Amino acid sequence: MNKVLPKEFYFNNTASVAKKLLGKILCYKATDGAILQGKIIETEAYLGIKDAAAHTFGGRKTARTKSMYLDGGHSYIYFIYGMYYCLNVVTKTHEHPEAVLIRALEPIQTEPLSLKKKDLKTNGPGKLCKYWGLTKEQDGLELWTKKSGLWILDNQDIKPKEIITRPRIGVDYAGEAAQWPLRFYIKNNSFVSKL
DNA sequence: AGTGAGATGGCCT
DNA sequence: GGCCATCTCACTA
Repeated sequence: MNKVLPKEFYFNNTASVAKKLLGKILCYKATDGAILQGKIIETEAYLGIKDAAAHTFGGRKTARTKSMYLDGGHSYIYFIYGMYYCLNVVTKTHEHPEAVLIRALEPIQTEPLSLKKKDLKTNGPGKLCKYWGLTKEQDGLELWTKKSGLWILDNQDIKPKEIITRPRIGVDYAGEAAQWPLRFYIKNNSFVSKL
């Protein structure tokens, strides 16, 4: 029996949480009542105030980023490029606005056919939100309880040898921080967003 | 395989 | 007004 990850899981340092989330099961009760599940394959850590690639760099606090200033274990979903949403998991306490971007999922086959028909995949942060129908509506939810409708189940731990570490994607503007090794994915998994 | 542009709109200064 | 934690398609070679 997989249990829901407790709130304390998210209070560790953000890069560790990003790695520990690999192999865990993200669950969402969709608006039509279906339960969607996917194994987390790829993540990126965003280190808040000191991280030029993070939305909260320098302590910026705006309407968009308010969820990052909640305690660890909340969702942070933002709208980007005029057409995509991206899902994050907030980490640490409200004094540390850090988060883990969920970049790829491996679908677990419990989806209704209506979703399978759509020619969409979950191997990218924008695509997985579109596939599951995640939007601003699901921003700020409590991931440590099923009652929120969006939660994460404990599952396997991925061995260090099976975790590939790389610089993050799409943050070239961030100077030195663009090189930080904060992207993690499961080795030899076909759902990784890019090599 | 690698590069580049377009879609498209909220966010930030 | 410019930028952006993306994605797809077209083009070059």
